[in-house]
Amino acid sequence: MLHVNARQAMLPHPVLVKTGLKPVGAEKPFLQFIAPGDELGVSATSPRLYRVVEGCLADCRLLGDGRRQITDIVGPGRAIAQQPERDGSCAIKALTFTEVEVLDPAANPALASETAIDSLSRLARHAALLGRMNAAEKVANGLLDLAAQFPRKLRQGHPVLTLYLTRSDLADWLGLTVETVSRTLNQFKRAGVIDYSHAEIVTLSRPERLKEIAIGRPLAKLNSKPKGEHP
Amino acid sequence: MLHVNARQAMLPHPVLVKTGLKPVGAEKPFLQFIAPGDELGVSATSPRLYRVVEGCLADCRLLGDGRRQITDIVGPGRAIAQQPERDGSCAIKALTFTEVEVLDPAANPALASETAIDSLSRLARHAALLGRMNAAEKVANGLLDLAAQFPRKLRQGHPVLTLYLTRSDLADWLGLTVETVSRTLNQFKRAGVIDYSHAEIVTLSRPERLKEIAIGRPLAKLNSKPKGEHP
DNA sequence: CGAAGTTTTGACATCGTTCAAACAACGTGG
DNA sequence: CCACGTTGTTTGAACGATGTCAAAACTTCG
Repeated sequence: MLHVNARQAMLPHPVLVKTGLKPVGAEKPFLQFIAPGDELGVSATSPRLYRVVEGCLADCRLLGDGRRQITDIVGPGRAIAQQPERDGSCAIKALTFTEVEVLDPAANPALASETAIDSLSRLARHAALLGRMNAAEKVANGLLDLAAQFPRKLRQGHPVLTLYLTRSDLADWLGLTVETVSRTLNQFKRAGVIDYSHAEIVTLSRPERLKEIAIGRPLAKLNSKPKGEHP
Repeated sequence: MLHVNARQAMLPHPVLVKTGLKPVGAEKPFLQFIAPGDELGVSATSPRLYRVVEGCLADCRLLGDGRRQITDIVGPGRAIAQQPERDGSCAIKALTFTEVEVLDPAANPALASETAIDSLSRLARHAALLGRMNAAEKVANGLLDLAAQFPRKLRQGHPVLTLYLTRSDLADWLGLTVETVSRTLNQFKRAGVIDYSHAEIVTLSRPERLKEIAIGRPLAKLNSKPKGEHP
């Protein structure tokens, strides 16, 4: 049985560029491919604007000692600005083979400002997640975000997503540890809220339930009774 | 003994506008005063840009149930953009009597984009704080940030800051509870790192030590020996 | 003085981390 | 093809930092 690892697969399915943001301006779009683990434009002299065509980028921030915080996950159609950080190094890392359009912010002021607004709004939301949510809410919100950014074909009417993030990436994004992420995902799986056999392809079996968890309704204790869960 | 509460005092000391950002553009600067607790421009039809002249603003985000996350604290000289949020209501609240310049982003594109960059950079930093730091690190970083934004006259050579935030505000900013904030501050105080008699005026007695705590060097257990602390 | 709000403190519970180990998937080289 | 190393995932047990609950102490103000 041939199983293609989604994280490593080169352009797993035909490219369909989603134009969630404004179309590119005058100068010719410069396409670039990045391999998983590679960092983007470390040596860029001028600020750059990247728009993801296919794949997945992570906006990372390192914290002196090894600690890492991923501040955003960027999927196809979304753009991200490379800002030269004053203190506390930061980087944009590819989590899979990724294709990006490299743009000049100066030549695309509208896209640049739209990207800034979008990043700001998402980041503020994420700050609320990091500061005020428990593990289950964090993971639920994370999954819903990723399901919107990395959708696959429905499976039996249920949304499916490609999980380009490892448990470790998820942990660094959601402010948790790998263990807690793994435990929470398996808890969801046991409760029938999500499903997965390969760690990188997740089905949202009960998206409504996931949304409830995301806004704070706790997942009822399910170790008490093995039945009475599914409708 | 006449004690003026710093949080309630109307313009406690002579205004000295710090122009950390670009000077205002063409159209006449429109000044506005806000009382503590008041929200800013809830009914604004168009996006607005506010530059703090004097006082303190908090960028808040509400979370369905009562939970609140303050994503940024804005002091004199800094600007903040009012963005109409899609989901999850947000607001800009004054934490003391505050004077702001009300500006039109369209008329001040440079200031607007500079503000966006600044907010983004601070927020990303704050996300790392929320997601990856323990209580002591959070409080230390918070204090250092506030000391830079709300400096008072040195006291015996030590930096002093006006703490416009209540313990509850600090908790909502740093992703903690009031109790933990209070405990941590008193822990710092007992260790001689900071000092305060009134809850709103804090002296950084040992700023270098505070910086070390801020980057992760833990505050040594000090309940073991009451002496041997200071050099 | 008494009321209301804020801060501090204590006792206790708990969620998430830490530490450790087993397991699974994958690539490599024999 | 299999043994092996590496990396990622899962699981268990124990601990501890932080949250929760409750109440006292303090500040401000009527």
